[in-house]
Amino acid sequence: MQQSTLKKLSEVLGISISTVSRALKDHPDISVATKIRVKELAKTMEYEPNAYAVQLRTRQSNVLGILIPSIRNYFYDSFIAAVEEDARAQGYSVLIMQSGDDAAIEADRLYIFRTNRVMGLFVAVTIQTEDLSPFKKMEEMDIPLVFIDRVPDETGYYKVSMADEEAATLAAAAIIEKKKTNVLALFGHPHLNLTKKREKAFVNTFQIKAPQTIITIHYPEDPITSRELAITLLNTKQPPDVIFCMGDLILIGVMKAIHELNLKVPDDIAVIGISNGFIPTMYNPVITYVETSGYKLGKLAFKQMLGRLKNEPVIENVCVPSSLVKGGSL
Amino acid sequence: MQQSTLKKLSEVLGISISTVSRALKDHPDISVATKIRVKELAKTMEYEPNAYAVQLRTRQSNVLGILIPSIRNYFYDSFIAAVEEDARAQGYSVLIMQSGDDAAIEADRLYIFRTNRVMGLFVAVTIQTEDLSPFKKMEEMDIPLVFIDRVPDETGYYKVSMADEEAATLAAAAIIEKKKTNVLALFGHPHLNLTKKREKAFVNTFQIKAPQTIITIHYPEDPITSRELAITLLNTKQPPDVIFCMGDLILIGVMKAIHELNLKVPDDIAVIGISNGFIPTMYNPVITYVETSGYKLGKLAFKQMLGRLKNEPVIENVCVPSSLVKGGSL
DNA sequence: TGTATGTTTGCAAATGTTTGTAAACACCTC
DNA sequence: GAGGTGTTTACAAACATTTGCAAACATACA
Repeated sequence: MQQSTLKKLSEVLGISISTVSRALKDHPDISVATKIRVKELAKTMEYEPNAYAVQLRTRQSNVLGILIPSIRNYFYDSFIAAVEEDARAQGYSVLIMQSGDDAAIEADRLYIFRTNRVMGLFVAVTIQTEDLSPFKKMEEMDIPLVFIDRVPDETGYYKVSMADEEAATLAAAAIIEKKKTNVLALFGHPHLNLTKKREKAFVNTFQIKAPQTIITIHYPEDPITSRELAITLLNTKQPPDVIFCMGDLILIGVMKAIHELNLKVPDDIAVIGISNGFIPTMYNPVITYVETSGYKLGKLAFKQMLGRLKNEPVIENVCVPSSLVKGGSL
Repeated sequence: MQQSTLKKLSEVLGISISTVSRALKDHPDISVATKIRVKELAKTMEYEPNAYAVQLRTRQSNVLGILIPSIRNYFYDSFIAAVEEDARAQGYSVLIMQSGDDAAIEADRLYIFRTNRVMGLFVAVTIQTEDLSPFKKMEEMDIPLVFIDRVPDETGYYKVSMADEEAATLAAAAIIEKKKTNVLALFGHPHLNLTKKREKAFVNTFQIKAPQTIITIHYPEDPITSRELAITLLNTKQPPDVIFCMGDLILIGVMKAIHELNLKVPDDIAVIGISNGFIPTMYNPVITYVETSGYKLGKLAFKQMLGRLKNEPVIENVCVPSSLVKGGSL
């Protein structure tokens, strides 16, 4: 079936293309009678505007980009869901790409975003990303950027992140309150800004409030290594009395270890994590965690983006607050 | 910064736009000397083609669409990942939309896909979807459709699904092999084709191979109801000796119930599920499950799509085989 | 010199839409 | 009836690209 176009409508009605165009968008210049005729025909002929022609003419694509390491991630998928919701409500479409945590792929994806003339871009950088010049280029081309979650250090960019220090501090405070003395703290990839911030805040809190606490730090990145690590360390003479897990994947590994060793939570070993909340509720007792919601992050990031798109003044650095959700594991 | 265009390049070099265009795509008509000059300038001026102008001219958008109920789903996110990988490798971009399991939103998204002139569309229909005319319209507009996972009954459409009957049969056979006599079978939404097929195959297998088995069927849809259901039914005088869970969410609820009741898997109660494999490995012992891989489904679906895009003969109905992955829960 | 052949390049139309400007027309006023 | 005002519509250019066709030019051959 052939697509309807303004031209075809205009030929059928015997009026000019521009009149049809204006009639369809309720331009005050067009008489009511013509508007009705045009709209009726548009309906019966199933006219649907060609987004490409529109963008070519108006230079407005109404497409926003999202560039994340991987969709297969409990955090980013709720982030995407949130952005998609709001974007759609405002008439934007969302183009999603994955960098696979590879800086080269990331740069390549930026190219695609550019040729597709996205009007704005959300980015969670890869683990490798050090050179920010590809991103600078985007800004120079007037494509507003909003970094999310994994944000770079450099100033001059707009960032929305979880309150990383706050989250780690909350977790540490909760541990201290329970008078634990031997903490096993498992963080994610040590290269990430987010990890550094959390670790620093975590350790700091102990130094201030409970300096005598023993803290052992490791950086497993998946359930497998965290499970092995937990098994080994729980089997020492002075095993930890609490394990802090920076993310869901780590938590999963730790919980497997705990089950295998037949330890009781929280009596034999206490557990606390940072999570969006889905995985912690799978366990019994429910794991106590500091909430970091990808959904809330998405909502806030979109707000920032909208501000930038409208050229309103926007604060460069904003955070989604975190809160402690008490389960029964601590 | 202003975008480079063919026109700007041509003005700098003093040659025509068409020559620049042809030079950049290595057209044999253009001399090697010119090609080099053009390509060098294109590089220094950071020329990047305008995808919208290209598509307007060529009517080729190189964008594929994915329409699923929700991204926040362990199955669909690996599906997306698989399609994205292959699509990118073939030079396609992927536009992802969510229907939120609402038929009205679904229809609206189809409209957006049309105005954005996607070249092909993957769809997992909503729970509500009954009227297929919006999809028929897509096909009439020469936008090839590939239904995935949740596929409609009607013939005349291209479908890629998990081998639903096979999966349920495998699970049933595994249960029978273990000589279980009282089965609690928990399925998902009873309206879905997929559910019907699985249930039918499941029940059939018992009727043929072990007709004396007691089978109790329920349709919880989330962890909460499945947990409650499991608690209630496990507390009866004749509790089941095995629970079959059609999906991850159901499994999660059931496992919570089992933990709360302090039952031992598999001695007190056996468990078997259908899953892509992530959730089952979180437990100890690992849950035995029939694998349904969103990833494999994505790979196969893309193959189908490519065939349709190239107008090659394509089989209307294909399935991803499933296999039993033995854990220690049965 | 004229014609044929081959290489390289430019012209112009076309894609579907938006929008500034002009035109056509009716009506009113002086 | 000339000039002004207001309403409605049409014309044409522009957006960036692709592509069929023609033009320009050189070379070779008769």
